[in-house]
Amino acid sequence: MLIKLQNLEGILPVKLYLPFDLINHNNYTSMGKDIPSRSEDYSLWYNELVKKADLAEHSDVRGCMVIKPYGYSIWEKMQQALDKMFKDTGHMNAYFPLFVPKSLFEAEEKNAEGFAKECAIVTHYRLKSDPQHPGKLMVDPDAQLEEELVVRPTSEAIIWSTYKKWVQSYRDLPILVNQWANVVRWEMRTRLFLRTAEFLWQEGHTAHATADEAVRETVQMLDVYADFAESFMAVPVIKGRKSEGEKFPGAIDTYCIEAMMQDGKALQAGTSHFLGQNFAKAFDVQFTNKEGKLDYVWGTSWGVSTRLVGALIMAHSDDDGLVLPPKLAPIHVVIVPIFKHADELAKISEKAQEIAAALKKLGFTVKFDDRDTHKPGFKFAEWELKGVPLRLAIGPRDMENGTVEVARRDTKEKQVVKMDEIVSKVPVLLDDIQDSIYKKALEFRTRLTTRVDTYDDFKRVLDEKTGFILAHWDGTPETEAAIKEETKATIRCIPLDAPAEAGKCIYSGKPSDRRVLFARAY
RNA sequence: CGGGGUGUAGCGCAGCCCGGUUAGCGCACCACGUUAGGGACGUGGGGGUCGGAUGUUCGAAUCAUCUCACCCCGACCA
Repeated sequence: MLIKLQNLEGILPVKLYLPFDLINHNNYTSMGKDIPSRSEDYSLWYNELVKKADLAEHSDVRGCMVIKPYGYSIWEKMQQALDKMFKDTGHMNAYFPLFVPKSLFEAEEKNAEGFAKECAIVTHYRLKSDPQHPGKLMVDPDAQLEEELVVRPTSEAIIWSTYKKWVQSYRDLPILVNQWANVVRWEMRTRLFLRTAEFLWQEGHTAHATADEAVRETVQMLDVYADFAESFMAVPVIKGRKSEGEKFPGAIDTYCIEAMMQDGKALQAGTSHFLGQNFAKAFDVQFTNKEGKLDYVWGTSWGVSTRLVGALIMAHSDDDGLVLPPKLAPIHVVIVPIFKHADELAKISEKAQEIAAALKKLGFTVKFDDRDTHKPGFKFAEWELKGVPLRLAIGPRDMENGTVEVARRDTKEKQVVKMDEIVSKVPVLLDDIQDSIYKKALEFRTRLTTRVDTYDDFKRVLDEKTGFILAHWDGTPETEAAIKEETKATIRCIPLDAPAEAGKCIYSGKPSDRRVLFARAY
């Protein structure tokens, strides 16, 4: 396997190739090892990993992705955990239409304008056979819709137009609804999981009688997301508020969680919006309050998407493949038997099944890989590639000594454990893995977070060290835009926990009262 | 949507510039045998409308035009 380096722009119309083993691997012909080293080319590494670990692939449909079973099962794990957290905070699931009539879509002007450039639109509802090309179909010109239907890029419009019918009085509030759905955004450039034309997500849409309650909901859901990211994904996040320039079109305030990937770039992992009365006004959702007066409803919306799967991959994986946090791993433990003959396998099997059954009873997902078509070494590598947190190997030697070899994915440490102790050992190890990959990611982020006070330092850190930068900003969109233009770094958020601190804007020198978080982002 | 590039077997690619037997190679796949505690080896075998359409030509993977898709760099974004 060779890795493809960048074209020498404008010099030669050729590609340069470098044998992979010159970089850091010996056995470059076998499966798995042909993942490029992260340091070489992060995005190439990411793409290869997604494919090799059997998570997803590009679809033949423009900009879309096929999520393969193993990749989807990670998303399912996320769904289950999130869904429980939503229910625990009083929400219920519902489902709204995929199509949004254009007139509804354009009702909230800022929202419509913000998404206008990336909408798929249904204009016809019928095909017919093409007289010019036998056997082919054409769009029936007689079947043009009177009003075009926008395929939802987000569901505020269709949902708020429905809420209008649901709300009369403060007694009808709050509405606390979540929807698991697909949405379409006709992005110019797509990347597996991180940005695809169609993606899966969850979007919560709530309606409240007071601004205060809506703000509390917005912040509560941000906390839910942060909690999920940190305790399930083992990815530390920074909670913050978006600047004017970066906030959701149609929102008063956008809150977000920002995570750092292993190349030092930021990834927005979730957003929670305080919509004020913008959508209520656009869709005329009024209610009679306790004082008997008519008022507009206050709204929030919040969402996370399959992008989280991308975040998970980029936050923890190494050159041997995925590293999955136990709480989201589709398979917790894989048992690999080592055997020469069928009768040997039979003996090991018996023991392995016993251990597997005991672990399953504790709620773990266990895979017993008794394929006789692959050698143990192959299986080790394959399950590591897929990020299974723990691997147990049982061979003749273990059968003789009454032991099991257990290997953890994150550190690749192996230890030999007594067979009757392994079942109690597994939960301890899984907890430790969950914990230590979080700590590792947190240490990495801390190391790559820099406070800077001058624009020169800002640019130097951005180019040489990368990562997050905490710096003073004068609060103006002009400065934000200028910095983005010159450095490609954006204000990821104004951290919620940023302490008040007098300083000068690194760009304009004007006074600032707190540091904000800058980074280059996905 | 602008600039650059690529589409040839499941994957990765060579062949194209300079048109000419039956389109190759590595991995993967299948069969048999030997192997098995970190990605096994040998022998044999199967698999292709060369992204699609149109054109030029006696003849097109190769040349031309159009088109679709993907990748990289911008702009846009969860």
